[in-house]
Amino acid sequence: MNESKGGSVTYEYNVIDRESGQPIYIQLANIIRKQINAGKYHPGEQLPSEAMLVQSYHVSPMTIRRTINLLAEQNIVSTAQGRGTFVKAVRIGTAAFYLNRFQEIFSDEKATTVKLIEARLVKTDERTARKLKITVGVRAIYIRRLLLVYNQPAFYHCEHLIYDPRRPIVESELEVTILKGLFSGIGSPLIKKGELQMEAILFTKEEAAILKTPLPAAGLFLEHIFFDFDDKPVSWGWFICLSNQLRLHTSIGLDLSKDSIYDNF
Amino acid sequence: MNESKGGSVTYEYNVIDRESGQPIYIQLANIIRKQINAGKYHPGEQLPSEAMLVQSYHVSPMTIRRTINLLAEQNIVSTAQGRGTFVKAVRIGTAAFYLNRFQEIFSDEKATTVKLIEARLVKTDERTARKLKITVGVRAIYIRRLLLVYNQPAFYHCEHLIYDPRRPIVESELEVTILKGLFSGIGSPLIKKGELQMEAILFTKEEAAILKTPLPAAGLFLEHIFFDFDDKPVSWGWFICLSNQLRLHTSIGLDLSKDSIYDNF
DNA sequence: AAGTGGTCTAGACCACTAT
DNA sequence: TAGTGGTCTAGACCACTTT
Repeated sequence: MNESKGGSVTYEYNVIDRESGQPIYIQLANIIRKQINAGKYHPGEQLPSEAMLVQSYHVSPMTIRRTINLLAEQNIVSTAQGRGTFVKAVRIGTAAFYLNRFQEIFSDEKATTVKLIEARLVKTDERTARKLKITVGVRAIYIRRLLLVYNQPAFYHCEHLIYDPRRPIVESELEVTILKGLFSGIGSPLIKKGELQMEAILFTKEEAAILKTPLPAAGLFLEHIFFDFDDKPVSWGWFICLSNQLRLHTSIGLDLSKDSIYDNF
Repeated sequence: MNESKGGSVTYEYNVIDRESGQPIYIQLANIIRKQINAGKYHPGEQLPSEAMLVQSYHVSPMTIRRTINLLAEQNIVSTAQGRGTFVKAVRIGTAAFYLNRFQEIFSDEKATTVKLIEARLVKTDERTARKLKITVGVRAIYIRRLLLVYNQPAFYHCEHLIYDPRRPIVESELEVTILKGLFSGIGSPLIKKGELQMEAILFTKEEAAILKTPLPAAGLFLEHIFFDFDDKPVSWGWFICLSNQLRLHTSIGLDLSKDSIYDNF
């Protein structure tokens, strides 16, 4: 019943299997992706029009649209109303480095332990006050932690938290804190958004000592600010680590390994 | 004609304007995003079912689906078949750092100039041969360039290119090369995919001298391999720069500034 | 005018989850 | 069994581009 017209039983892999359970629009996207990969359409070239694809694959226009949308989201094709759909060329600017490796480390509860180095109330200095949008001298919680992966120092974390006297600090919270969910995958319901910035830095003496690395050493500095639902900053801080702890890699262009759309993390 | 039933002229901003030209599914996504932002739904809470939304906003199920899909793509909600749609909590692992700033620099032809430091045929060493998947000792093109932004050294680029004797090297190509399109936005039709890796490094004496920076200095190392449509590596190399040349920042969670879907780069 | 992508409808049918 | 999200149809209508 899935044979193409003509009655031949020749196996065609560029054909939709309606029994497979995989959505048609994904099957179609994979078919087109394979065709591009095989060189049937080169960057800059035009794909068949949606009307043509509707005829070729015997699906509804809406389904073709979903297919094209999917490919467009994945930066494989671009669409131009009135002109057509075209294969995109690889551009380095579309590269994205994700922190999922970072999260993996933090959610591995067996391997990762948190060592509290310091936690105290401090009077905020100018910079901290500016970041947390409070007045200089107002008290804030200052926490320093060392995160060990398989008992090896991996991340040094400094953090300034808004101090709310109505919510007394529970000792045990300091090692894990509000932010735990941000890494473990649960997420904090109190945080609305965050801003992150990454830089390469030279380690200070103290940082090198804490991370047990000889000087001079270079590493990554990952700054974060988190905001609550009133758009007020609640946490400002940074992670410092050796580059090999946070290897950032990505790929651009066609990658047939991401056959499925279910690669959300 | 756009008044809600009851004849009242009270202005409601959480209402769909069918004359606005903006697609309904985007308007609806913005409305829901604003409601989440305003605290109407908190992370972990369930959104109204799609059937409810169909009734509330008088649109078809398909349109609601597109809205929910859009919010899911933007990591704002998550869907679970049979259970419902839920507001997502902020998770640091969803952060993505983009190289669009990198591309901006390279496509600004007025500000950016390329200075060729060295270009010659070399016999490949073990590492280069491995990366380019060729035999050790086979000739390759080795190019070193300095990219200046407003006449200041910004990026130091080393690159190994497959040498194809059938295509003689044109002198003038060396300063711009095949890869130009990768940055300028045109893209190369010969490249199918690329792999990128980023690290923090200590500058060598040579690198510091070229980038006119005192030692010791830390910077970013961006390695790239590009593949052609035969999945053969054609270029392996790396960019080295000071961290401030490639500031990497991003935000996670709700961000009302990305109202439109048209923020592709 | 003909062809292109883009949105939207008003359902049908299915798979999954809870009760 | 009732409610949920997920896919798909077979069109209609629109905006835009090219000829």
